[in-house]
Amino acid sequence: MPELPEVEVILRGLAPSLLGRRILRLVIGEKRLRRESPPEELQEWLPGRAIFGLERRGKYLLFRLEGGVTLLLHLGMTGRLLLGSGPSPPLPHVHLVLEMEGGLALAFQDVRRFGQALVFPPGVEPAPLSQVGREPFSREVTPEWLAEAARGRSRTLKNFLMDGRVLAGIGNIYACEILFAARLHPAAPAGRLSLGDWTRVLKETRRILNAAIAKGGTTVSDYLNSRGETGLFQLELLVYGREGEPCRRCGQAVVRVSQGGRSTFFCPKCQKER
DNA sequence: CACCCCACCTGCGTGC
DNA sequence: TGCACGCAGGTGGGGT
Repeated sequence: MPELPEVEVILRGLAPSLLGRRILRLVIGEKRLRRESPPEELQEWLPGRAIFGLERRGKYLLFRLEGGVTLLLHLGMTGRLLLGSGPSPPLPHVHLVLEMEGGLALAFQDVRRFGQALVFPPGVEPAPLSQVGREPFSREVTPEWLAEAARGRSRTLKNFLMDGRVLAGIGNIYACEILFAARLHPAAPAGRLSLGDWTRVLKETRRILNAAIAKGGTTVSDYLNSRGETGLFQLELLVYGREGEPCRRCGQAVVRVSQGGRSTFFCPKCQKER
């Protein structure tokens, strides 16, 4: 589910409630997530510690805890982080509940269990972060850097955009939207774009991610923010999920193709292969 | 190394 | 109604 904008919206929703607050107790569900620290480790390192920092790296959320402990969460496809106060009816598919000071509770719910919950003791660098690429909003990301990263690559542009080891946080929905906005064909070889192409890609990437954050993210089926609300950016999608519907720019039917096992939506008239 | 494909899960919509 | 199938915001490991 969540790509960079959704994780960012969740982070901003959690921060006012969680920062400075102490974890009192941890409840762990029956089934494991795809990647999850052993229950003993979670119980050893989380309860009793206050949360003093919340950060996002790509689609990862980092909880910085007292004493240099880091809790790393990834929401996979269907993960949600829901804030609740007081006793509430137990939700299905909840894998972790952080019971906080003041009767607040944070539940990690994940139907498909592709999510991750990993704890790292003081001094241990969270390993998954070493694979995370640059942040799209970083000044280190320029059209020149993108062109260099793509140089000699035969893989498709859409595949390249979704590679979190290059640019972090762009998933299937936003990759489709960015390429439509930049008027580039998703199957174009990444290594063949001009500097002008990369300039448009970067500009549209930042514009669309910012717009999606401002709209509270995109809900196509599962995504909810930390208060249990849907996003609104799905109302602004121009190609994703619109197979057979008229392109909002030229009227041509939007096409769906499969790239690397994922659906790609694009307008064959606006996004010419060159 | 670059690239491709599949595995990992559950639920939902569609068509027979 | 039941069932089989395809599909879903992601990542990572194995093969070529």
